[in-house]
Amino acid sequence: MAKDRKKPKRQGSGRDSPTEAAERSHVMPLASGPDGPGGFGPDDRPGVIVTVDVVLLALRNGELSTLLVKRGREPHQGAWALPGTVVESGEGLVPAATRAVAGRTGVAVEPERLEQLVTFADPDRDPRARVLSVGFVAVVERATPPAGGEVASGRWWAVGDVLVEKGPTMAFDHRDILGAGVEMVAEKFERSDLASGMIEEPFTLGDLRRAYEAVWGTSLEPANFRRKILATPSFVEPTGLLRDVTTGRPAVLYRRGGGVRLHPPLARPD
Amino acid sequence: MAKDRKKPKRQGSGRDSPTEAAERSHVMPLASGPDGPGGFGPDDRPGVIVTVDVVLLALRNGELSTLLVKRGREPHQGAWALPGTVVESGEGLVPAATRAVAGRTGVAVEPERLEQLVTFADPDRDPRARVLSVGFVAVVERATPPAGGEVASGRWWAVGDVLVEKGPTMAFDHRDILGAGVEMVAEKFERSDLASGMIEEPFTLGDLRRAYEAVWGTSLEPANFRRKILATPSFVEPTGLLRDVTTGRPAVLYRRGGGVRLHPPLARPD
DNA sequence: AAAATAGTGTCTGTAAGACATTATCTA
DNA sequence: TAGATAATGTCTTACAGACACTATTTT
Repeated sequence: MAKDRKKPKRQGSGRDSPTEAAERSHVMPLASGPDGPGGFGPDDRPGVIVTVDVVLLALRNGELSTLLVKRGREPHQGAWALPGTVVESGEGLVPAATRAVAGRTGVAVEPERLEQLVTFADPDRDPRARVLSVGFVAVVERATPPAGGEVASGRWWAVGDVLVEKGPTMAFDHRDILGAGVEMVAEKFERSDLASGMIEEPFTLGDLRRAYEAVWGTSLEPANFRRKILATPSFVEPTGLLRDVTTGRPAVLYRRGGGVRLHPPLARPD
Repeated sequence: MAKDRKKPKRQGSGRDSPTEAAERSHVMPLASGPDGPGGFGPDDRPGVIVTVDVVLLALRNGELSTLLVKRGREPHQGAWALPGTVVESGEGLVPAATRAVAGRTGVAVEPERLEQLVTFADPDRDPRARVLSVGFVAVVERATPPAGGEVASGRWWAVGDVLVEKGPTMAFDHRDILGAGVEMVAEKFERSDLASGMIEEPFTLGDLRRAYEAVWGTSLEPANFRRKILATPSFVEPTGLLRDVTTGRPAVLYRRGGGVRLHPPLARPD
C-alpha cells in the first residue's frame, strides 16, 4: 500500500516566537534601520540587478540554431550574448523575456513557450555590479531573421558551432545558459510534443523526425519513430493533404495535436 | 543520418555596431547617468532583493516531510515559510542556501545536494519591495529536528498535509515552490539514484522502495522493484550484513553505489 | 528503369506487470 | 504452529530495435 500523506506527529519544541534566524528567512522592512543582527538598513541593502536572457532555439537549414547578439560595449565587447534585458521595476520575468525577444526579432513569442531554465548569480559574473540572470528557453518554429535597420547586430548560429572548443567567444556565462537550454529542450523532447513546436505547420513525420535528430544530434529509425508517434493519441493530427515533392513519394501532412505526455518516453539513443 | 551541427551561413545584416537594443541586452554602467532610452542612472536603478528558499525533504515515520518555519512578523505573520535567507553581497546562491539550512537545523547540507529549482519574481509577491526568490531543493537522509533554544520556530510537516486544500497557510508563494520541489524530486527518482540519498546507510531494498513510495505516493511491486534495482550496475552495493528484525526474514543491507543514470527509467505508475 | 523518399510488416530481444512460490525470522 | 517480511521464479504483455519489403513520386 502506498503512503497517502496524512497526519504528521507534531515534533520540535513548538515555540513559534520570532527569532533572529526566523526573520532572516525573509527580508527585513526596507525603510527601517538595522533590525538586529542580519538586518539591513536603507543604505547597505544589497540591491541586485536582475536580467533575463533567452535561449531561442529554431531549425535553420535543418540545424539546431540559436540567436546571438554581438555586444557593442564593455564588458565582453565583441563577444556574443544571448538576447536579454534588464527586468524593469514592476515587470515580471516572462514579460521581460518576451520584450527581449521582440526587440530582437520583431516576433512576439507566446508566453507559454517561454520556459524558465536556470538562474545564474555568481557574484563575479559581471564586473560592474551584482547582476543576477534568469535564463529562459523558447522553441520557435522559424528562425526569423533579426529585425533590420539599426538593431542588426544579431545573428542565428548553429548551436553545434557555438558549443565547441573553438567556438565564438561568449559573454558572461551565456555559454552555460545556452548549454542548459539545449539540454532542457532535449529532455523535454523525450516526454512531450515540444518538437512539433519547432517546425511549421503543416508538417510531415519526416519533418518531425528531423527536428528530433537535430536536437538530439542522433539519427532515428524512421519506421520505429513513425510507429511511436502515431501510437500516441493526439500527438499529431492528419490534415488529409499531401506534401508536394520534387522527388519521392508525397508524404502525408499533419498538424499539431492537442498536446501530450509520452508514456513511456520516446527513448533517446545512446 | 543525424545532423552534426556545423557551418551555419551568415545571415542578417551583419552590422555589429552598438545599438540601443543591443545594450539593453545587458546592464548599463551603474555610475553613469541615463544612457539613452532604456538606460538607467544611479537613482532609478531597479535594485532587487534576492533571497533563497529551500525545500528540504526527508522521510519522517515513512512519510515525505519538509521543514517549515513559522513567520513571526508581517507580512504573512504566523504563516509557514520555507527556510530561507537574503543573499548577502558577494555571496553565491548555494552558500546562501547552505547557510539558511544550517541556521535551521544545525546540519551542513553538502552543496552538491542542493539543486536549483525555480525562481519566483512576481512583482507583487512581497508587498514591501521587489523580492526575487531562487528556490532550491535538497534531499536529506534524516529529518533532523530544528536547532533548539531560540531558533525553535521550525517544524517538520508531512508534505501531504501541507499541499492540500485545508493545509496550513503558507507565506508568499512558498506553497508553489514546495510543489515544484516535490515534483522535481519525484521526476529525478525515475532516472537517478537520488532516492538512496533519502535513507540512512545501510539500508534494505525495502527501505529504498518505501522511499520511492513515499515520494511518488504510490505502491510498487516489491519483486519487480528489486529486479530493476539489482539489474542496474552500481545503484546499490551489498554490505554482506543482514538487518536485525523483530519479525520476518532478515533483509540484506546495502550501501549507496557510485551513482547512476537509469536507462530506461524506473517507471512511475499512473 | 533508376533514384528517391514515404510507408508497412514482421521478427526479435528487453524489460515491466502480475503473481505464485520459497526462505527465514519472531511470537 | 501462524504470522510476517524477504527473496526467487515464471508467465505474459508491451514495446523498441532492426530491417526487409511495398508504394508513389520525378527524371
